[in-house]
Amino acid sequence: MQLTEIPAPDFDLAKTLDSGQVFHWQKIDSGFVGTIGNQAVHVEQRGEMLRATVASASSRCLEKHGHDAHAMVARYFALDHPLAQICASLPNDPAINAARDFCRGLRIIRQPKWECLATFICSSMKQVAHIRQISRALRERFGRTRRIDNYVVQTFPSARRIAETTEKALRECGLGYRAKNLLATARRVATGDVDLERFAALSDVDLRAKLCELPGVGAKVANCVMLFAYERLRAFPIDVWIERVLREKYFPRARKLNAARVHAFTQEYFGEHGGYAQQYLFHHARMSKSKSKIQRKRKSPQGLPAHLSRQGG
DNA sequence: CTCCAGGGATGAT
DNA sequence: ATCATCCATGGA
Repeated sequence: MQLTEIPAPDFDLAKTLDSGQVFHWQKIDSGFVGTIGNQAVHVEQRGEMLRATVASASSRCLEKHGHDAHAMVARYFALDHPLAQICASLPNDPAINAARDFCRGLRIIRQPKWECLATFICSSMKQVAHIRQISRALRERFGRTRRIDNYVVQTFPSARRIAETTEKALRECGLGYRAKNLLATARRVATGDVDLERFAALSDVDLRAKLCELPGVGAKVANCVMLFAYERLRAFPIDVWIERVLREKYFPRARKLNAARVHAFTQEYFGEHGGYAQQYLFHHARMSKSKSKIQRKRKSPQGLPAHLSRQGG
């Protein structure tokens, strides 16, 4: 058990953990508990300081990976990212400026590769709350229990562990049709057919292509994994939220968006840290929508004005 | 109750 | 190459 204090300027822990890039951290009194790899972590932010408690199964486990608790936590939360420079490198336009201001201190963290891949395979056509629920179900059923301070957390199950389950068992975790994809991909990773660590040496284009060979992985999931687990800060995942933003803010006159054209635009316009731009636009759009669902324009049936189309009342 | 979600695979144009 | 459809689930 190690308790460390880590300087963390330009960092907002809560915003980072609630931005839809990672799904398992649990909010507790003035902090969060979760896991980094196989180690349980209790972390809380006090101003520009991070206070973290790390527990591992064996004390050698930390040294074995060449990390003490301090370095491991700092690396996970990407405290070494030059956030001021990154923000300054983003385009100067109204949408980005508003999102950047709203997301101050939000960092793109470095997640374990398999955990990130598996979680995003489960993310298709699911709301963030659902993904959190699936992640928790997989951990509770197949993960390993760890205790940290007076809390209990579960590690994310390895590919090998998932590979030896059944589609039925995965469906019982709420995965629906995604169960088959997760199982198939887990098997390919578990057998060594694909080596996610080795993928780190590939170029962006080759990495994306290799990830897209896996069942349940298309361009969007591949880009999420590249951004959140492979440190590819150019990767620009386009989901329904981002597509909405792009359509409204950057292609207001387009009839239909061509995927290849949009991809080319995002790479060139948002630049080498486009993934940060994407995450800021995503989080800002998602947060500002959930608050202002009042007075949202709704199309009324048969073209009737909204106030005349209500049934009953 | 209905709506919709950090999509992907498949088959028809 | 684009487009429509299906796939399961549960929070809002």
